[in-house]
Amino acid sequence: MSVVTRFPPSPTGYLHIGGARTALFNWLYTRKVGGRMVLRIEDTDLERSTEESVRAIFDGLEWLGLDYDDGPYFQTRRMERYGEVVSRLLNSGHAYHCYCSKEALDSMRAEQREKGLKPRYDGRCRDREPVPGASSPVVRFRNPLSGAVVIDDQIKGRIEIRNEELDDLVIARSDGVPTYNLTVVVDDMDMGITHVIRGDDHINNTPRQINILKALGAHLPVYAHVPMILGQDGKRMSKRHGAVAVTEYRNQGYLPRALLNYLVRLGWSHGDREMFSIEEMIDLFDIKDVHRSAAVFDPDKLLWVNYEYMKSASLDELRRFSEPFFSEAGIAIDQMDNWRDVLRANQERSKTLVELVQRSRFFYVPPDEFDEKAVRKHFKDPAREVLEAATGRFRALEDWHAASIHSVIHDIAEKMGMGLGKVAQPIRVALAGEPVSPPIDQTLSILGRQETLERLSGAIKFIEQQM
RNA sequence: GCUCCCUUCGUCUAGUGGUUAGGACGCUGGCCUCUCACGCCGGUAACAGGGGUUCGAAUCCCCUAGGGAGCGCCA
Repeated sequence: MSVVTRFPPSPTGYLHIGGARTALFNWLYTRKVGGRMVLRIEDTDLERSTEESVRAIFDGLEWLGLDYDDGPYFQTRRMERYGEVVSRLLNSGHAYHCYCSKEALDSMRAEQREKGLKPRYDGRCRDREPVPGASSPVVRFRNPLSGAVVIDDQIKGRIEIRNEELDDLVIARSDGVPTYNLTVVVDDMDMGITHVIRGDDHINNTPRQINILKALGAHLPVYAHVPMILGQDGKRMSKRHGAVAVTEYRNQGYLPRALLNYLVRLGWSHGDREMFSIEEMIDLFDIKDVHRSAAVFDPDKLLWVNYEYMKSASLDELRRFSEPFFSEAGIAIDQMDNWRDVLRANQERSKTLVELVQRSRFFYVPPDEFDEKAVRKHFKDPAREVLEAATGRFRALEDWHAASIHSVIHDIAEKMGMGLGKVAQPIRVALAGEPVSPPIDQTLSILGRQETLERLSGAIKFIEQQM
């Protein structure tokens, strides 16, 4: 039997880090075994579901490159089918109407809690005769009273829950809209899902779902509950832990492959290996090897992984991915004839695309001011003479190449009897506005003679004004 | 409170009865050096605790503690 997995986000927000990893694990496993992955939008919470969230989820998945083979299905379009199943359950005696008011249930739970018991429905409507005239009852599933449900979880191992611990859950609200536990079961059954790979916050739902599946005579899927991703404080990842939406990482200049690589190592490993291409992930990944314990999300390590990908990316990839950031900075990078040189010069010194753009900016946009600290440190005394000497020599230079520029700079340092730094730094500040740039000879050669001379002259004027 | 899940350096992890408990991120000392960054060499730091089993436990069993999740007419 071929494998069918599913990724069922509910569109109540963006695609977050935890969801992305669950999607990744599903995707990797599916690709590995040559199965099919279903995308299902669980939008039965009409209050909180939004179209915008649906788009954000599609967007996130697409950016990460996690595609699916079937769907997207929307649960709100399957209401008729859920209704069918509910009445089937009602007719077979696996479900019943419950007429309890919300208030009655609340006080029942409060009472149980007070007695130190687990709050749960006590089954008071279980054997009540149907009340024909009564208004809008809910439908509850008639859970078995004895026995136990055993889950042979692919990650957690064998889990056994006694049916006494479970209560009769609501499967249809008073307005007829089915609840989560019912829709999941129906969909998983109808869509032929063979493997349910989801967050371990669903472990507690699993025995209930299994009981419903059994009542429906359906095949039970294989379950694999992946542990949560925690924030730095050890609590479940949420907004207060900083960036949780995958699109935020896109905006911060991360490469999708880097995020994937980081995510796959959160809860899964292959010996001491850190870096995996997508192909290697598919090849090496197995759901059985996912760890049982939760993992803390570490932004520093993600940054490092991203940096590794930045360094190994091709210039074309780099341009493609950084293009939006450049254009935001007012630079049409792909129309610049020296973009390769600029990107190459900054590639291995940038941990993110945002940083790459920041570092590259001055090649295209002259600094509008000089960094104050840099001025104090590098524009002091011999700086003006250095810049003037450099101007003369650069103007006279026959060919404008890094090598010839390099020897000129060395020559100036030697003739003026000072270290290379005393020469390079003033020039650097004159060109970049700050004391940071790629190697000075390389920087000049990329910038071009004319632009270099102009900026040098601007810096000399600036120094004169300061005096 | 009850039920379920989890527990190796700060973090991600290797490890499946015998290891000086390894790697990576971070932090850090040094080297390199025209800045930034890279690179190289070195350092820091862990088996939650207690009982067993065993000649021998990070590895197997039990208990305790701690953490997480769930207990809805949310998903």
